[in-house]
Amino acid sequence: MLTKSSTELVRQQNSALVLAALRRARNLSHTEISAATGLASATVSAITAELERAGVIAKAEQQVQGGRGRPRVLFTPRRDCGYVIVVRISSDVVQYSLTDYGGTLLDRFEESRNHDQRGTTAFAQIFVEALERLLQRSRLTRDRVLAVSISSKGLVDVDNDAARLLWSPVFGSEQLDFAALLAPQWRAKVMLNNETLLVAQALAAEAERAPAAGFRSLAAISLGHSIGLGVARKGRFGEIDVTAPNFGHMLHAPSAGLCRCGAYGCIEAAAGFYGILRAAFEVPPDTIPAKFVPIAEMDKIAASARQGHRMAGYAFRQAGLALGNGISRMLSLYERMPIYVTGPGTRYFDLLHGGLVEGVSQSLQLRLQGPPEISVVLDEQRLVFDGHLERALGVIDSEIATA
Amino acid sequence: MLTKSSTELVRQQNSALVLAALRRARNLSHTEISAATGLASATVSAITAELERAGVIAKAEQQVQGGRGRPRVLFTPRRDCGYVIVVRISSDVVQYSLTDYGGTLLDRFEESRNHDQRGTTAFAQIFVEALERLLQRSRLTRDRVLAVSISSKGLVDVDNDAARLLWSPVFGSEQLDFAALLAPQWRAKVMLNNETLLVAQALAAEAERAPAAGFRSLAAISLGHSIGLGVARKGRFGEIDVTAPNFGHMLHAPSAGLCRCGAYGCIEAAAGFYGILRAAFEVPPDTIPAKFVPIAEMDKIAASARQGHRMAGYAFRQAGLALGNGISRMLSLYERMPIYVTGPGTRYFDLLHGGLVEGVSQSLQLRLQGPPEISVVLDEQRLVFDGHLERALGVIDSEIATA
DNA sequence: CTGATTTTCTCGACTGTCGAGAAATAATCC
DNA sequence: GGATTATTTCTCGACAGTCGAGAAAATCAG
Repeated sequence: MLTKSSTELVRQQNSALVLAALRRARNLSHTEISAATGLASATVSAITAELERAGVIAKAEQQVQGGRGRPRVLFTPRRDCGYVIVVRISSDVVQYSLTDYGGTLLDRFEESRNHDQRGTTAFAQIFVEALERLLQRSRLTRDRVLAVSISSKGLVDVDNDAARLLWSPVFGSEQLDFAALLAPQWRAKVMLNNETLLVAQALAAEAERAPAAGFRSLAAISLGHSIGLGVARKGRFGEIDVTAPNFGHMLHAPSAGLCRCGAYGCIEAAAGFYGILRAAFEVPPDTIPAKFVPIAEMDKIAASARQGHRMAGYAFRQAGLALGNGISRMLSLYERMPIYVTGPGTRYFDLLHGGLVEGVSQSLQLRLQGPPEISVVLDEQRLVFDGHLERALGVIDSEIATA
Repeated sequence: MLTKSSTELVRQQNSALVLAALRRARNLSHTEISAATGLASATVSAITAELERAGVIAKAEQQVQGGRGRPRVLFTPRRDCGYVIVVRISSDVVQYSLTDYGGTLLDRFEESRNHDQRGTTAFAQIFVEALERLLQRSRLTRDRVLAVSISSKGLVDVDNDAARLLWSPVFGSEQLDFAALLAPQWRAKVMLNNETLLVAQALAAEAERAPAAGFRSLAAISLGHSIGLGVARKGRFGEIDVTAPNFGHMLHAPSAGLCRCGAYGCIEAAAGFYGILRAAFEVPPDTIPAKFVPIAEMDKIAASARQGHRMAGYAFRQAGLALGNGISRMLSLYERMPIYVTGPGTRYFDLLHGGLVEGVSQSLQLRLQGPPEISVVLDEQRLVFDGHLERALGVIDSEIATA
């Protein structure tokens, strides 16, 4: 059963509510907060006074004029109340960003990953140094950073307070515990999330904000060297619940061949870039797949497929089929929901589409409820970043409210 | 974001907490309640006084003697505070049970389902009449029944307040809305759940009660004419979250043949009784499957398989493989969790086991974390019934606390 | 009968929300 | 220009809930 409740918890929850509303809208007046949260005016007064005293929010100096009566005073989160570091780890480059509590970007740089220099210990050192550099460039101290939000493709420990990378295309099954790495020096909360999970988070937050009909659930699929899936669903208490199932390495069919994870028949082995390449060139399916396929190479295969080359077209069709079957299976286990496709692989969506539709239309559920809407979403990197901020700032909000 | 909180909500939550603790332990004293819930003694006094005034709990007359100081007074839920009707719909029989608020069985009868008389309207009438009969036999009025909990195999509307059967092996895709059926006459809350979901619920509740290491998640699989799956997972707030994914009709492989749902390649088409029978007798896989396979028939096939008959053994092995692959896929999307196998099909578990293990060991996740524990649980019917009570009484508890 | 012991009950303090009305303040009207 | 009006913010008292401490109750031991 649940845990006991108390009056302090009530205040915590309502403070977090005010804070979230405030950050969503950038600035709100007393009455607007009351309307947005449903709290009584007196309660809003109490909460804003407390937050102001704590230095988390401030009255905006620039007032809105025009009204008739007493002018509204706008509250706004104090940007300098804390900072967030966002780290996006991809196979070829690592991007470090610094934002303030308002979510505006202050600094950003990238470091290309040296491909021969694998190994987590080497990376850990580079990682920590890069964070320090980010601080120095903006003249910040470590304790001003409230959250470090990291993303990578791969499997992440689902435990809430852990930040362990269990398996990733970058480091394989060499595990990496970011929380432990930063624990002694940093007070910041360290978060690690799957990249496509963040895409789903960003899309869900967007859908929530839209005034249209209520958001229920959605899935984001990222196509590239590997295949990622993020599922966002509205929980029982109205909160958005996001997970990153291990979709790319879900079993598709043994015929899909050897996957770089070492298993046979993963979805990725058919629908990942190397899988498509292998099928197009009729390389035996048990060949150890290429570690990295340049996008130019993929473009060439796609071009020849569009010109009618049989095996190239077949390769994309098989990839689409693998994705479609996987989506069908995924929807059997969850419920019908719209699918958003992102990632570099979307440029071949025309070639994948046929197989995808065929693969999806093979289950009871989908025949009962109709096929899911599938749409392409560009700009994956922005979505990942938005997802980072959405999560990190949300966590900071509730931490502030708890304090 | 979440909704606003208030002091009344605090009381509701804590009342529900006390009520749940009280029903779990049958009876508890003031101090025991305080210890179990973590609430202060004074708070327990306030809540128990309120619940006693409302007639929901009472002081047990029979006191425990022996101690030195002031004797404890035991509180206990009042059995006559309300009643629950449990209806288990299976393909050949419908079982109606009446229990009191304490969960003790008061009355039970079964009605065999006439197989030629299909159709939901006819069934709806029989159903309503059976409920009335249950009332008359115990001399109860309709408004004394606080919950009607119904179970069936098949797909159920996930919406919280609905009780619509979307698809079932019994009625096909002819839908049946039990909530609407009883709405005008009954004040009771009408609940409809998938049968295997209730098994998972019961097993999870059992695991929670066990003093051993903390329960996280589990899955229950029911083997029979159709294949059911229930997944129970501990949510973010400590509550048990149960779902009934559409496992039986998840895509396995096209080779599995025609399923009775009309699609090709469902898990059930390979692992359901009719699928096994079809494979054993080498009937073409696109044959419309038998509506009902007598268990004696299955026993015969199993016997010949155990004696070394090739096709019979192959049929069970293929069934195991389909189950194993399905479990592997399911675990890719959730996380590693123990699997409990129930249902009449467990008597062939020895024959299924080989294929099952092979089918399960085909994914990255399972190679990383090791194969899941798979155990057979007998007594499915008792578990279903326990799951019914667990859910129904829980809902009643929170409804009482809300009032 | 008295004291020890254990449990239950009660009281006052504290925290939180809410509604109503007072105070503040700018635009508008005459 | 001064009174009025409209609007927003602030403040006060009422009410609901939890908690800790200590009083009251009830039983047993000697």
